[in-house]
Amino acid sequence: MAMETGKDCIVRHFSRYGSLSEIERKRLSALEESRIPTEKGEPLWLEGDEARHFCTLSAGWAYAYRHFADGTRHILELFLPGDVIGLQEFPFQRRLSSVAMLEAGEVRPFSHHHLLDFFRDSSRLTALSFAAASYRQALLGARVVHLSRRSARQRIAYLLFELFSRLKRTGEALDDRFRVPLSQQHFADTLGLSSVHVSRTLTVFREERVLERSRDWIHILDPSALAREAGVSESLHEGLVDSH
Amino acid sequence: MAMETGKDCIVRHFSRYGSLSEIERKRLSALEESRIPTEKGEPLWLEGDEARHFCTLSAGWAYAYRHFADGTRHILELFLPGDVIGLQEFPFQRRLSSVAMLEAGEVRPFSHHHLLDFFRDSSRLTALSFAAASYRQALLGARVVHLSRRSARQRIAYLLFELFSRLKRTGEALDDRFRVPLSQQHFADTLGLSSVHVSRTLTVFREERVLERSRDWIHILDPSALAREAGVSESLHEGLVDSH
DNA sequence: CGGGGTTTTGAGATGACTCAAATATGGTGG
DNA sequence: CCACCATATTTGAGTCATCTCAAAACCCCG
Repeated sequence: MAMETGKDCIVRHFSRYGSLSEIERKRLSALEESRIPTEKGEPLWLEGDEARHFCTLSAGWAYAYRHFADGTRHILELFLPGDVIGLQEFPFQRRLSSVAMLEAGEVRPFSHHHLLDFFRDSSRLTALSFAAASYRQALLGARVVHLSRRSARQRIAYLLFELFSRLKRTGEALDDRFRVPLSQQHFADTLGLSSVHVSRTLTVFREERVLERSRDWIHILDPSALAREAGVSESLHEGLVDSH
Repeated sequence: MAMETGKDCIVRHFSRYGSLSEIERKRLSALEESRIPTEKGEPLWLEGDEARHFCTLSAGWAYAYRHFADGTRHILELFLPGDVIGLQEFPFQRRLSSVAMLEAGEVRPFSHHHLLDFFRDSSRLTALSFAAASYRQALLGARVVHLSRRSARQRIAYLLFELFSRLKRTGEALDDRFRVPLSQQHFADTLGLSSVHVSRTLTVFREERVLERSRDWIHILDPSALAREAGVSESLHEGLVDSH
């Protein structure tokens, strides 16, 4: 796996939401002291742990999940390289969900404290932190909508589209192919389906020549058909104002 | 409907997330200039409108929703008296979802601009704004989990528990009865079920003497049975640190 | 009282589930 | 480089929760 662009992971993340001055860039990258390599499946923290830091994911994918008494697992969020993890838990004492790596990668932790420093002396970095959190929230809102009262076809189409859009945004999906290191069980736990049904539905998509999946790769053969199925509006990925 | 506590709606909302100094209280309530009465069903804004302000809901319930091409409506969020609406759209140019009143009420608008003022000169109010946004996000995350791969019984139990918890928090649910101005169609659109099935499920709960519903009122007869069914952890409503 | 919206009930259809077995795939050590 | 193992995916068969459509009952509001 490409250890993505050695430094300035957090600078690049924040830059998504607005431009940064040289001073602000310096300020941000000064925070990136430690880089922690992580293994596939390694948990970053568990639900209920004390929440004292957040981190950027500089390489590899991760996911936030909760386990329930009946043994089921639900995946709340998928984190892609360059994303910030745990920012939204800032006002809570404890983690609301567990987070684990989907594959080997690297994270860079930051104390929640630094966020308070931003609040105190950089309204620009504050606004961008707020924007990052709001963007994440918008993704969740879209997922609420697309999970409820939609068929398995629609849910899968939607998730693939979301991932595709996000990967394009960070330049990781070049053409219509992109890598998705999720098993069908992960899809199922993200979408609220059984893994068996995910398999069947992907097979139907393949037979219809809408998309292909081999190994960790997804190849979208008919983007417009998939978009139609997903009921997708790209609005989430546009319309971000440059935090004023 | 009781026009809730004339003033300082926003002060009370922010106080949920941490204590405020006298100066900060003054600062906040100075923002509450206009009070706009709203009618049942009245939209506050529509998806795609320009997003330039947010508001507190000083009386009445509201909901955020999206309409889809196939004619279905999905409800993303329910807003209770005292809640802030539209805060999370701060970094976006346009509304991500429509918001309308469920009943007559009153809102108090604030320009997004005021938020930037907080960022510039009050780290405390900034932290509390961030906390408010994160709390909303936590609610959404919980909803993602409880909507996917759960039975109609579990979904309905969960929603009622969420509403009950939130109303207790603001002192509007005294004993086990509380007012819920939602039709079964609203429940259905919130939970991703058909209204027919909502009706059947509520009937079963009534026969099992778990809860009763008459008119706009819910009476929880067996709270522990409902909590069990909901698979609820109250953690969301505890564990808010006093924003450091 | 009458009428529109909401809720309830019935009946039949179906999408997604579970369990179970067969097959494919990738990773590892000999 | 191959054989083997563990894991992931596919396929089959039967079941069940929830859906749709439709009609009846209910209930608030005027």
